Order: sequence, then C-alpha cells, then structure tokens
Amino acid sequence: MTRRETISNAALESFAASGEISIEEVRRLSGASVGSIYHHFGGKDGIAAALYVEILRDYQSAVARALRRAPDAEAGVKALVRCHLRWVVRNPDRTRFLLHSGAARVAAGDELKELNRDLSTTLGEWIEDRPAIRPLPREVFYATVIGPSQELSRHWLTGRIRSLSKLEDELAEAAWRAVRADPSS
Amino acid sequence: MTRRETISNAALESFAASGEISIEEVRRLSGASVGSIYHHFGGKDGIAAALYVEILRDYQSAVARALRRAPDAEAGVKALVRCHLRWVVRNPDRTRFLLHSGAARVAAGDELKELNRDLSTTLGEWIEDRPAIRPLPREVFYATVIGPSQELSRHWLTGRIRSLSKLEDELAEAAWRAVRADPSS
Amino acid sequence: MTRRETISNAALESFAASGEISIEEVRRLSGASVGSIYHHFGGKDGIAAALYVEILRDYQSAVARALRRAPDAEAGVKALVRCHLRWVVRNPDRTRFLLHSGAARVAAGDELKELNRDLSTTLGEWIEDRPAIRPLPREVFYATVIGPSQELSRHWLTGRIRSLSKLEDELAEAAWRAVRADPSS
Amino acid sequence: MTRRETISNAALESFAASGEISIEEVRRLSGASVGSIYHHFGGKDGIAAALYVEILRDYQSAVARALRRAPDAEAGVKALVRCHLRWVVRNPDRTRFLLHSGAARVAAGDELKELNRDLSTTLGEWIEDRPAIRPLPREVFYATVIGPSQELSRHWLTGRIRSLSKLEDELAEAAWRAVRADPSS
DNA sequence: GATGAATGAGCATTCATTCAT
DNA sequence: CATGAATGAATGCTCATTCAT
Repeated sequence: MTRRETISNAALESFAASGEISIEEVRRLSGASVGSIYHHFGGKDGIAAALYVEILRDYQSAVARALRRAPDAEAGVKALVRCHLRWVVRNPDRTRFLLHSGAARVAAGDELKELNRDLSTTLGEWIEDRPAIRPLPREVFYATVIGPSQELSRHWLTGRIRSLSKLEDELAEAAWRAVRADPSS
Repeated sequence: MTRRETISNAALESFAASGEISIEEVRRLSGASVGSIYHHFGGKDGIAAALYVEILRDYQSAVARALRRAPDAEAGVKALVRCHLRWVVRNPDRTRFLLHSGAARVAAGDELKELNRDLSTTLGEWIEDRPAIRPLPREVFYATVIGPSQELSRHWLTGRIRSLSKLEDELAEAAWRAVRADPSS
Repeated sequence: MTRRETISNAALESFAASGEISIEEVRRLSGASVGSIYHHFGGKDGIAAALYVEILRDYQSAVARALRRAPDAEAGVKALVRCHLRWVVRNPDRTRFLLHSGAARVAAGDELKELNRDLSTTLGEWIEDRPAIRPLPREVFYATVIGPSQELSRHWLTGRIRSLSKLEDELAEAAWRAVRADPSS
Repeated sequence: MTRRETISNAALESFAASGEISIEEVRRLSGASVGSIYHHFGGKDGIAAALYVEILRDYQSAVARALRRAPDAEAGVKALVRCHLRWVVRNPDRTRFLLHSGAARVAAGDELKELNRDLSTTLGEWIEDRPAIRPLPREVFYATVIGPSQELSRHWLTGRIRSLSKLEDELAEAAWRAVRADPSS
C-alpha cells in the first residue's frame, strides 16, 4: 500500500470515528507526518475530494456493472435497488462519507462532474427504448428507484433499523411498481 | 418575541449561512450576550437540540394534518408526498437543518423519541384497514412514499435541480403506484 | 438552619468537590439564588472569608480547650498534637479548606488577625514559666509541635497514608521529645 | 535554552506572579505561540506536570546529596533539615509551586511515583542499622524531621516570618532530639 | 519525498457580577 | 430578602497550514 493510500484510508477512518476528517487524526492513524500529508494531498479539502472521487467511482462502477448485466427492464430496475443496498451494507463507512460530506462534493469539482456524466450517460442509454418503463424525467426516475433505499440506508446507518438486507425484495418490488408502465391491455 | 426565540431564530440563520451553528454568529445575529445564550440553552448542543425539536414538531404537525384531511388511501398517500414537498419548499433552511444535523438529533434525545412515536402512531392508525394499500412493513411504507421526494429535495436544496413543485404530480403518482394494492379482479 | 448557614455549608461542599468555591456550584448545592448569595455574602471572596473565619474559630477553640485541660507541660504538648490530629480526622473537608485556600486567608483580614492574636496569647500564657520546656522562639515551638502532624495530615488527606489516628502516640511522643528540656541533673 | 525550557521557565514565572499557570501568560512570557506550547506540553496540565517533575527532581537530588555526605546519624538528620531550608530559601518560587499545585502532582503521575520511590529507597538504606535513631515508621520519621521546617517555610513564603536561615540551628536540633534514641546507659 | 516545530486565528465555554422585578 | 435574566471579559484549546531541515 502506498503512502497515498495509507493516508486516504486513515482519512476515511477519521471520518468514521468523528464525522469529520481532521489532519491531526489522519496523522495519528496513518503514521505519516503532517508535512507528508500536505505533500500528497495539498490540504484537508484535497484529502476529502480525493476520497470522495475514489469512493464514488467504486460505487458507480458497481451500479453500472449491475445495469449492464440485466436482461430486461424489470431486472434492471430491481438490480439497481439490490446493488445499492448491497454496496451500502458492505461499505457503511464509505456510505456515511458520501452522504454527509457536502464540502467534499464541492471540492471534488470537475472530476466529480465527469463521473456523474458518465453514469448518467450509461443510465440514459440503458433506459432508452424500454416501453416497459413509464416515461419519467430522468431525475425523477432515479430518485424513485433509489430514494426509498437511500432513506432506509440512512436509518440503518444510524441504527434505527436492524437489517437492510431483509428489505431488499420489498424495496425492489416497490421500485419496479413505481416506474413500470401500465399493462397495455 | 422572547429572548429564547430570538436566539433560536438566530441559530437557524447561522446554520443557513455556514452549515453549522456558531455561538459567535448566534450572538451577533441575535444581539444576545454569550452568557444569555448559555443561560437559556446550556450550550451549543442545547441550541441545536431545541431547534431540532421545534422544527420537527412543525413538520410533523403539517404531515399529520394532511393525513387527517385525506378522504381515502390514494388521497392520503399523495397528500403525504405533496405536503412533504411543500413544507420543504417553504422551509428550505429548516429542511437543511433537519437533514444535516445528525448531532442535534442525538442531543434532542427523549423529546425526539416522543415526537416520532406520536407520528408513528398517527400513521399506524391511519393505515389500518386500508385494503387499497399493499401490506408493507411500516418503515418500508414510509420510506417508499417519502424517499423519492426526500432525495429530490436534497438535490433541490443543493441547486442540482431547479424546481421541486413541478415534480409534485409525478412523485405523488409514483408513490401511489409503489404502494397501492393490485386491482382485485 | 438559616439561609446564611445553608449557603456557607454549600460553599464548603463546593470546595470539597472541586478545590474551589464557585458561585454557580454554591447556587446548585444550596438551592439559593445567585442574588440571595450576593445579598448575604457580597461576593465570592466574602463567602470564602466568612467560611475561613468560621472554621478557624472552631479549630482554635478546640486547641485552646485542649490546652486549658492539660495538667502539666508534657500533657499539654501531647494534647496539642492529639487535638490537632483528631480535629483533622473529624473535619477533613474543613482542613482541606484551611490548608489550600490562601486567598480566603487574605480576604478574612482583620477578623483573622484577631483570632490568631487570641490563640497566640493563650499559648504564650500557657507556656510561661514551664521549665520542663526548652526555651524556643514561639513560632519554632509551635511549628515543631504541630509541623509533623500537619505534614502527615496532608498526606492523609491526599490518600498517601491510610490511618492518621494510629500515629497519634508516635507523633505526640516525638513532639514532646523535641521540645522538652534536658533533665536537670 | 530550548523552546521547551523557555516555556517551562515562563510557566514557573506565571505561577509565581499569579498563583496559577495561565496559557496566555506563559505565551506572553515565553514568546512562544499557543500552538507551540501545546505542541510541546499537550496542555495546561502537561506543563504543570513537567514542571513539577523537573522541580521535584532538583529538590530530591539536593536532599540525596546532603544525606550521602553525612558521616553519622546526627549529622544526617541535621543535614536533612538544613538542606531543606536552604533549598527553600534559594528557590522560593519553586517551593511555592511544589506546595500549592496539587493538580500538578496528580498529573505528574507515574514519573512522580518513580521519583518518590527512589528517594524513599535512598532514605531507607541510609537509615538502616543506625541504632542512634529511634525506630519509627518511615513516614513518621520523615515528617518529624522535615515537618517543622516545612511549616515555617510556608510562613516564610507568606511573609509571616522574616528569616528562615536564622532558625536553622534550632530546627536541626529539635529534629535531632525528636528522633534520636535514648542514651543506652 | 519526509519530518515535525511553529504559527495564530477561531471557538466554545466558564464565571463573577449586576440589577430590574 | 429573594429571584433569575443578562452581561462580557477571560481562558483553554483545536486545527489547518507553513516551512526550514
């Protein structure tokens, strides 16, 4: 593991422990000196931005992969939900960071836009010519599919619900019902 | 307006401006002395907790009212969505505070639990004996109905989407489709 | 118990708990309002001074009584030691206050001088014409008799020694040996 | 002089001036920045603890040296008294700090225990097989020898007596009388 | 690339005291 | 006599950042 990675991991750990990235904490956890941290990341915002991009890339590639494998519309929508929930359960600290680090999103800037554009494109291409799905503004479609899972993910992360995995089927089904087209008769 | 209210309002203003409640800022905005702030709220956490409860109470009473007025299941579900969106649009700063102030939720503690229990009861009673709604675990029901709106509210608050009101109909319809029972015949 | 006494007791309790008298703590412990405290004592220094005088008066009257009862020189010196140790054991918090509250001694001012003068006179009269005691400057006499007990009292109060009472005999004997005159023949 | 030493000295000066160590005062007196102070000592308690250990080490090494040089029991006991008084007269501020900084003693913790153990050992070895000294519990022995001088040192430091040095002989003699064994025949 | 001493603005908090009711 | 809201100076401490070695 390179110095850079060590520091990056320590940053996530710091965030997980206290809800924010503190240079002092990163230093303690990574074993690197303050100077070294600045050498690699330029400052606090730099660490957060890099971490944000790194994590988002991982999340999005999981989503894109899930989508690509889906044979039809229903499978795709349900895969989105399931993939989301599974990623959250496997990466609670990373999820927390994505959800609660607004500053990092801003700092990530251009690289972030590019990532989002890529996923948006993927999603757009996938959704095209799928009469099984109701025509919906794209942001509404995505929010409708993912929103409920996102909401319950937050509750799971704060301990308000026990198990997220057990709700997978219900959430996938609800998402599908919300966006599927009416039977043509 | 009492001193307490003045301070409470200043705290919200402070949060709106910088994403956190700063005593110095509250002092400046409220005109109260530091000592006075501590006299009334005991500290930073105390202000946040009090503000959290105050705001959540307002939100929940709006939701409960909307629910009570609904003639049938479909109207009720759609009212939940619409009420949510309207409250958000009318109270962007309050919404931001509710969404991003995890520490306050913890500090609010018992009073918060009570509030949540009350709403949960209201919701539970309303949903009982409504065959038009699919049987769903309560937390899944609520997340399914509100989740997508919540998600888009966040996007609206960060400027990623322009108008929230225009999406009301789509979101209400999607929520209803997600939870309605299948036609019986 | 009068308001004044309640407050005074609370002040001692406050000191025992934290090593200093804090108005806020006194308020909490006494149940009196800030205003009331100021009405009776005029301020922080006033409480400390009054407490100091009250406690010192009690200590000195115990010492004077012990001295008056002593039939001869040896009994008197040993009584001083024993009386000191017993008062300390019975009044650990009061002792702590006397020992560690230099500010109060200053604030007590004139009343304090009077008390000390009284005891000094008592002691001076008692010691006169006692050939069994070596001639020593008065402050050396008192320090020699009481010093070791004082020292061990401090250790006892900080937990460095277990029992003070068990050392009574040794300390009384050592004090007497230190100040007794040589046998004349 | 290193930064650390400069700060340490400033801390003693601050204590001498006001009876407590104030970070602001230390900063002013040392010329170091707040950050630098925290970098080296970790906080107020850290400074006090370090200072306490530094001073106690100096005092104890003086005592140990005096003891080692003494040819016999009487000389040793008297040397303890004289050494104590001289150290106090030469180091009034340091003495004041040792006497009035209970918090520091606690914070010094383990290092302090070690110091005390060392001196205790030295003293124990010295006292062994000295039939000229009465058998006494070690803490009583030390308190008896040093207590009176300690008591008068306090009085000297607060201006209640003029000269400490002039009392050296009396105190040394009294200490010796208190602990010497009875003549055997 | 790496280190860690140094900086100083910024922050929450404490606390004695005043005073109108 | 009693109350408690209000004041504001003082203080310890955190933390991102710089820079000489």
